[in-house]
Amino acid sequence: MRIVYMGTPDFAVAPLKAIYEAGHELLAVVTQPDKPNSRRGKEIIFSPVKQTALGMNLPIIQPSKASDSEFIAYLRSLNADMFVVCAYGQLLGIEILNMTKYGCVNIHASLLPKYRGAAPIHRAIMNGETETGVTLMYMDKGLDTGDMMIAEAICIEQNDTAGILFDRLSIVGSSLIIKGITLLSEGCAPRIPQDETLSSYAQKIKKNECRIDFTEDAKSVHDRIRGLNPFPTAYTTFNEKIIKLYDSKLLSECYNSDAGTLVKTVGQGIVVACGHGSVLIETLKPEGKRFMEASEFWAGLQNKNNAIFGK
RNA sequence: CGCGGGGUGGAGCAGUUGGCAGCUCGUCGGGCUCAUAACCCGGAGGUCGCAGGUUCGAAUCCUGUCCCCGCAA
Repeated sequence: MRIVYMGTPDFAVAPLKAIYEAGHELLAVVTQPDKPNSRRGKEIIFSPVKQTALGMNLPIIQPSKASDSEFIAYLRSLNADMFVVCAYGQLLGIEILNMTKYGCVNIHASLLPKYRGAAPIHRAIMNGETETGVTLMYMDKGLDTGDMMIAEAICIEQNDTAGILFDRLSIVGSSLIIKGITLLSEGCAPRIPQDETLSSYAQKIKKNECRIDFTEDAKSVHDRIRGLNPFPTAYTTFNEKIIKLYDSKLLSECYNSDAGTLVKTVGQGIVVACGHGSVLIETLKPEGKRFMEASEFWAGLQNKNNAIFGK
């Protein structure tokens, strides 16, 4: 197969490698433009997919807009059999979707038609789902609305974080795309329309959703923290400063203290009272400080008797 | 030159009218206890990021420099 691969973040790296190692002809890799890396200004960050493609000596294209006519002309000139898209980060126009014999196949990190959109993995965990997966689909002009080819489910464990699921689903996606390419080339790939009545959207995570509300029950707090780990990261405030919360464990004990109270330290963590139940916060990062274990943060508290998160 | 926070015993923090460097945790020794990550007593451990300056005297004031981090993109 003559393939053009489009992807950007870490999640899209494993599938690219799988296609490469399966011996398919990768004509080019399309990824988001380089971005300057924060404070120091000058440093430039390459997307994970670009770094991988560089290692493979593949042609790389980084259009600022996928609707750019020169870009579209270039794609056409490659004369590819199909496009594989995985978390590319830009919408593709109808002209690109219909350009090749086999069309555009997308690797999506959810069991469609549920969790269409930008943040399927985060949302699945934040909503307390116990199962998710990867779906291979034929892209159409809608957002993750195309017909499905094949899918594979995995379980979400009690303490799985978005980061852990990203890794696992990325591997699932890799094997699915290889399977899918084979099915397509053999002309026996399934095509199943999505049931619109079962569909749901996983909107991009907004900043205010990352703030932990300790008046919620412990399960919700825990799901939110692990769903946002390691990015974009849950946070709370303490003495007007932001504190990022990375890991938590669900505890069954209830305390009379106000929601958000730092009850005590247990092992490496701090027990924090919630609206119902409590959670053990294990690692965190105060504003301007380094990543640390919660017990270290506790050691530095001046007033341990009146410490409450969220104020 | 986008905005901002921080570098103090092993860890996390406090410490501006400049004047013998403190707290919590850990660690070591001892004690109490049926027992304990609980409690009590005692000890070790710091060139206060680095360089220079002001001063009788600097963690603290001034200048320069390195490193870490948050926000905004």
